[in-house]
Amino acid sequence: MQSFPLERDGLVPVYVQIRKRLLDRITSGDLKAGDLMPSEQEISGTLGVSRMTARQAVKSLCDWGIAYSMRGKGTFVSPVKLEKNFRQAQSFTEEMNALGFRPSSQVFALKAERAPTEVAEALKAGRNSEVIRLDRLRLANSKPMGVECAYLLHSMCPGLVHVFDPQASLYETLWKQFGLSIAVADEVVEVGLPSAAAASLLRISRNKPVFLFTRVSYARRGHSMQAVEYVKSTYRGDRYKIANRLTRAKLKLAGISV
Amino acid sequence: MQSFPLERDGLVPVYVQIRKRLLDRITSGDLKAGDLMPSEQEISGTLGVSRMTARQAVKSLCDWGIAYSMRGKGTFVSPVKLEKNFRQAQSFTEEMNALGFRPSSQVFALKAERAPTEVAEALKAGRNSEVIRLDRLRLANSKPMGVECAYLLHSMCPGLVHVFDPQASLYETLWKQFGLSIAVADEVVEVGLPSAAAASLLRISRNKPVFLFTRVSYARRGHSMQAVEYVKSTYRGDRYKIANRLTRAKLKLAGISV
DNA sequence: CAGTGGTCTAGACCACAGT
DNA sequence: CTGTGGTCTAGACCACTGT
Repeated sequence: MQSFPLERDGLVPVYVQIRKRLLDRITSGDLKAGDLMPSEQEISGTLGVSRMTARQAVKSLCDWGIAYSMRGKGTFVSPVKLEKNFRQAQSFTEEMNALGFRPSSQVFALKAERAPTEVAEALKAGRNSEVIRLDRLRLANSKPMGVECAYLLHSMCPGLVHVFDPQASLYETLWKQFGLSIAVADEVVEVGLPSAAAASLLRISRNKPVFLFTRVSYARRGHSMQAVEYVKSTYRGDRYKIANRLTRAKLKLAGISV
Repeated sequence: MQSFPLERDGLVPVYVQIRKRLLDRITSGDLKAGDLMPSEQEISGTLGVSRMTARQAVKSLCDWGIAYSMRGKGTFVSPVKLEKNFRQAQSFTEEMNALGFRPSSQVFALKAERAPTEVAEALKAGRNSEVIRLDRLRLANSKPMGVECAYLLHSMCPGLVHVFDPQASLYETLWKQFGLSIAVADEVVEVGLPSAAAASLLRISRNKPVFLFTRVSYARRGHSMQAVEYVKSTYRGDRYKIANRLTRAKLKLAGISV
């Protein structure tokens, strides 16, 4: 471990600082895949913290899949790469920026309306709930990538119609204007062929396969998790792909065997 | 909390027993989505454990997304359903069983060969590595779902060609015969049209959109994580869909801001 | 103010791996 | 045997929430 002292001013938790040093050693190449990391006792002694604090730093790296522990042997650096391409509940804007593309949008609709049945059910809202509908064509480096039709619960973001900047990130606006932070999203991915309207906007023929996404996004608001957004979108199959990291179930589900 | 005493025989960690009780209260409906869970102090006092132990039980539920904590307010049951449809690194067999379908396979090839360049690179194996190739048509309730072409590192499962039962689960065989447990898989999903061969096997026309999967699976073997399997597969778009749960990035990547 | 979770300490015993 | 991670204790101080 580096020898300069930890900051004990309480601004940054000690275990976070330790984790940062371990991460730095991994990203710098000092610690490589499969390498033995410093033991909890060693960290404890070297940095003058209790073993529980050292353990907290190491444990969180294991939780993230960056390291793994074996009783009696030690903790090792996981060989799985720390690539960022795995999809998070991030916006199109964030995703494209992360990939190095320049995102933009053309807004086709931004208006309040009654929630269609399908939308109301997905958002667990009442039958006559008001939603804000936002239809957009998404482009990366000015090339069409997909079309999205989003429905947002009006009660969660009143006035969005007036404050939304068509070129801004919707998620960023939700956060800055309404304090809504999208924490988790459930997404269903299907393949299919584009509707006539979608094909025209995407500039592809109707027999080209596309991704069809249906997504429900949830935000933490106060002390509850709230469905906020329902999106149906169509993305070009020749310009888009998905990277997933699948991990083995920890929960056997059905209640037991945890 | 239930009042009967914890078992302190060391067989099952105390915090696991506490977690089990909390989970039971959730699955039984005693604690519902959004409900306030017992506080760490309360668990500590009621069950006679230290607060750190109570915290460990609660913390792991939060790590799993089953609950979430708010400083100063308490810990609440997460409203996100505990459905199991989200994809794990599980085999076709396990996935279909989980969905209530009867899985079966037709094996078209099972033989040793030199790894094609693309395969050798993905598995980080030498240029002339020997792999076992396994081509299968996958069926659910006797209906074709997809075709898979898998390459397995021969050095990790020597003799697989002879011991593999065509109707068995490959992953189960890898575990029972070679001690290989697939822990994580990286998967890229694309859409496209089927090859002539795939279309024929799947009994669809060549202009029907399909899922194209490319997957690399890793197993823990001893103290290292090892790429074991490279799979390319084609699945019918009309019979298959993907459910993903996306969670907000914890790592900002690029090394910093953890 | 009291109650909550977030962090931290300085010990302890255990199971397990490797010598 | 030593060294490792896994668990556990009985305290402590802090920041934050709600009254």
